[in-house]
Amino acid sequence: MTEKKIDAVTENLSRILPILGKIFMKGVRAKTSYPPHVIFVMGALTHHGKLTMTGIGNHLSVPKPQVTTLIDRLIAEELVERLNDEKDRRIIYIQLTEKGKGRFKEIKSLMSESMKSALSELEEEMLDKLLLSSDAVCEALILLNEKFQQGYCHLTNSKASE
Amino acid sequence: MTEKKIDAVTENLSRILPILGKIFMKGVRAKTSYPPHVIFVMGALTHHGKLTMTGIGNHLSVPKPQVTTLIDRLIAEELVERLNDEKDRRIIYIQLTEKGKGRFKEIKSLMSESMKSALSELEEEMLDKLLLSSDAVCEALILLNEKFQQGYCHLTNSKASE
DNA sequence: TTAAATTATTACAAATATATAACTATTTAA
DNA sequence: TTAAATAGTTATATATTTGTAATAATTTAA
Repeated sequence: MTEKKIDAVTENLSRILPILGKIFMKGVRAKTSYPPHVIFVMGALTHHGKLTMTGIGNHLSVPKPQVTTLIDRLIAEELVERLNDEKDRRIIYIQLTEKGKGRFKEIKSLMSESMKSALSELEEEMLDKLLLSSDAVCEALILLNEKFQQGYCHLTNSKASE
Repeated sequence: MTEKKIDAVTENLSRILPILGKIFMKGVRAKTSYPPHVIFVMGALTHHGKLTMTGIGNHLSVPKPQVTTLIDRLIAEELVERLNDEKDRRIIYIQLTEKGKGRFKEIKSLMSESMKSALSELEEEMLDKLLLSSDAVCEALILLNEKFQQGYCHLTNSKASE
């Protein structure tokens, strides 16, 4: 029984993913020059305040060397900054600068615009339904993501947690 | 009012996307050697039966030359086949072979397994809620995607539809 | 205090994705 | 029938992402 539900959820989520990816990436590519991961890092930092390099890698499932690359780019544009941990000097926290927060807001509103043209064609009832359901999916996935925080599998450098 | 709803939906969807991407791509990468687009093409073909090259590009928002590359790969593995249109000899339909259908089923069950380990930690109630809500989101996005079928923006070769 | 583990970086190589331009074959329309 | 438009391909350059290995600095544990 639970088995079947899981299959059904998988089916739904696997249909949602490419469509969502398409809609967003299209908006992002059309209106900014940032690659997806850069946007996602900024999103993660917005929600978590600050994250370690390893934490960012875990959140996005990106190998650590790639995290360094992404952050280097964001640093160069002064969108994030590094903070040292007082207790453990190996750890570096990353957080958005004011400029970064502003930029991310802009990006989000660009995406909203991009969505608007599509969503505005939905009937009000459908939009309401989508709001409620996307809310529920979002909540469940965030919960899931926490349970699923297993680092990045293929990477020797950041082994699968435990 | 509708404005605010759209912002909220955008916010939700933009949080859903990276988490979903992470969970899926992790499962896919860990268990198959197919890149995301290959999986998505197979998914689109599963749902639509057959699609033209241009249609595939539109569905996934991938430039045409990249569609050719993806299909070449799938052809080489005998997972899809080309069909000529009788009426218009420029058009080539792509559809899954039996082998391709079988392979995609395998992939989906691998993804289900990957999801299972995560989902099984959710409480039954949460799972039910996720099933219903993912269903609704899926339905809305599919509808949205049809309205949003505007080809691939940055490409001169496959201009913005109409 | 030495060995092991952890955090982040550097350095590559390879795979995948994006962006353009030019081209063939075919159909549509003036 | 010629010109314009469409479907798909080829070719090429660049950007992004992934996969490994090795390294330095620091902390933890034996």
